Amino acid sequence: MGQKICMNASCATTTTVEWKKGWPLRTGGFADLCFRCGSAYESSLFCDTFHKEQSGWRECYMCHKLLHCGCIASKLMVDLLDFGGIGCTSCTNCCHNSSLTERSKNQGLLGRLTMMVADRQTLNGESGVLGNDNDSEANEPSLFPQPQSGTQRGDPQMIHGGDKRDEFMTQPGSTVSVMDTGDMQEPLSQPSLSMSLAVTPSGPSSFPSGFVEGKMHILNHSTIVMKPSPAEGRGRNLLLSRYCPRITDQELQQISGNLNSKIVPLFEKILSASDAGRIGRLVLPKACAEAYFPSIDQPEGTCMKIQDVKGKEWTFQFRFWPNNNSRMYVLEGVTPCMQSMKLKAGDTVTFSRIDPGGKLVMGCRKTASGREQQGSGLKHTSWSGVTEIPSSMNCSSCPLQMPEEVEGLPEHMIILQKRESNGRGIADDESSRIKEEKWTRNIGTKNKRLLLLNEEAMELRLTWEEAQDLLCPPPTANPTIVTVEEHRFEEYDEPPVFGKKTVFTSRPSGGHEQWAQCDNCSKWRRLPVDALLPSRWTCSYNVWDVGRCLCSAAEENLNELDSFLRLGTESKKQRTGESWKEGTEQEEGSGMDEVAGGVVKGDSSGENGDGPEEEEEVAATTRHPRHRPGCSCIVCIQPPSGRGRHEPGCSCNVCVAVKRRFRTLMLRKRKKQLEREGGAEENHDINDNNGETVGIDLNSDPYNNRGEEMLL
DNA sequence: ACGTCGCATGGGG
DNA sequence: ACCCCATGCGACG
Repeated sequence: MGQKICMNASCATTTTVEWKKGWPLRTGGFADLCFRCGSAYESSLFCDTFHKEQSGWRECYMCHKLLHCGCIASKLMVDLLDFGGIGCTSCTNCCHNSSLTERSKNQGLLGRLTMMVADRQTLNGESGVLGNDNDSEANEPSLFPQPQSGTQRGDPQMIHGGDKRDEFMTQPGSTVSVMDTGDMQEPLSQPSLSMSLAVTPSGPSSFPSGFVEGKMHILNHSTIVMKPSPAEGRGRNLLLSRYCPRITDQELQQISGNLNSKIVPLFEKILSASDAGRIGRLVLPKACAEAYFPSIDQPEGTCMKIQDVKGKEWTFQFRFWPNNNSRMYVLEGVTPCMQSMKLKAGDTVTFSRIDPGGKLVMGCRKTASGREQQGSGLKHTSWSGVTEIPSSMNCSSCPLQMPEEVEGLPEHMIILQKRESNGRGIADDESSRIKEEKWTRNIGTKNKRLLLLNEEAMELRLTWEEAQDLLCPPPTANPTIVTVEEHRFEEYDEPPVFGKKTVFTSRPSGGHEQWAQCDNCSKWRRLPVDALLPSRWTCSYNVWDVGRCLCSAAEENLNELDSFLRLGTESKKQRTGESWKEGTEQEEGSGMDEVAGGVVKGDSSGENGDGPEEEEEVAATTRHPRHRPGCSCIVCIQPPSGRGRHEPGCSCNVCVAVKRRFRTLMLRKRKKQLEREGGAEENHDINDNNGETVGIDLNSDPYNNRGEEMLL
């Protein structure tokens, strides 16, 4: 379709289109929607940026990935994003669930979704919710297939009218009905996150698992009704996001073994101490158990077979305990499986379904601490069986585990080569073991906040080695491999290229996020983990979150980022002022600089992030603040004293510069001596001459004959 | 004494 | 106030 400009102000031009009740088109029917900005229009104006075809809806407007995972979310994702959805595997990869709170504030989202659905059904003349065009996915089951007769659980129940709105809004499996547009203009207190979990129909013969049997029905070609589960409470939103599977398309492809089957991520859970303990009982989130596992009427439950990513099939007892008029679902007999996968408290188990067939498969994701114990200081978690990596890097328990050094970092950014056997960062075996114990103990507590902080603190353990990963070699560079104290370096004649510095964080339930600071407004923006940014980056480049592609857009809640950056009180004060940047010395990536400060020091004291200690740490930096990360002055590029000295005869840039300056000094010294010998008695200190030596100490004593030898 | 089972309790969202 | 769920704990074999 041709160039059509969205009329929404935040999207393209001038007109802010507010949601209006019912939003009927003058010409009849419903408005088309701009899915980029989520607004409705009277006419069929589409954002050229991502609206490929009206019937297509294949490309996520944030990540621009084609959504082919097959789940409802993958097809509805574009719609659901503005509805507060999470589920698409591509989108979770892009952190598209980042602004749920913001989205939830958006008025009329539900109505938009509803109308959009209806509109498209009408347009496509299909009984399914979304028109499925006739391309490669034409053989897929309808997104909302008619439920089989005699669904296992619950009775179909429709909810109509605005009186149920609150209930609907706060509960999953809610009703979406185009008949229910009575008060769409009311702000939604919370979005329904019912689609946060995978919601893919498992096949023509089965009911879509995401929508629990009896919860969702198609009344006619334009009405969807999803019945709220009777016992689901208000904490559901959080619950759902906690258990939302965060798995990428690529990972799914791996787990499916490149067969024709599709992997539908269902949910995941971070193992508690008791889950991973010897009791052998894995407590299942109630909503997930009821949504994705077979219906059980008796506490004894039923026998379930779940295979792991290696194809081994495990048998568990899926049952429940009556508990306060509710149920507590558990998988019993999981100990052998846990041991097989070497899972511990804090690790994450994922449950997915293989389609066709509906077979359940368990995956796992290790905690950062678990991986640290294996010698990595990096913070990322690893997927078992779901990440594409060289097989040589596999470990026994996680056959497809990501290589520690490269996970989460774009390939071309890797400069530092893998350390040799004894080369390690600050996280040596012993400290890692202690940290691991600490981690496990914390997992054992109920204090998730502590747990989270602990994880974040651990994520701070960057070393100067790992900081190398932030450097890009010059595009045409041809490196020379140099080994210094068992570390292999690639040396380049040209200085490194600095891309935009970003910060990686991990969500407590797994998955990674990347943050970057706008060079214009200094606000932090959440980015896909694999995003690569130019050295100068502003909000306008934030194609992944169109709600924050302008500097005027509010900053996200930075709690997790703050924890990660350990921003000092001062920084926070500055940020609450008119401009974070104003009047500070943090022109470029203030937070990152603080991290980098730790990097320079090989900071290993990240566990205690209280204020005074922080300030002390900052004060302990001996370099002048103007020597910022990325600075290529001779002070910044010199090797740390006491270690990492260059070999005699080294011809690297640093050494050449130092030698040159040293020669200059010696020449001047000699010249002065000659002058003195010439008669004029002067007692000038050579340093008073021109201050040349200031700033080039570099561990040397130019007046000592051994200076050069010592230095070089 | 030890392990398992089933339920109860209570912190926390 | 409600309810999920981590885990405590008694009963039982």
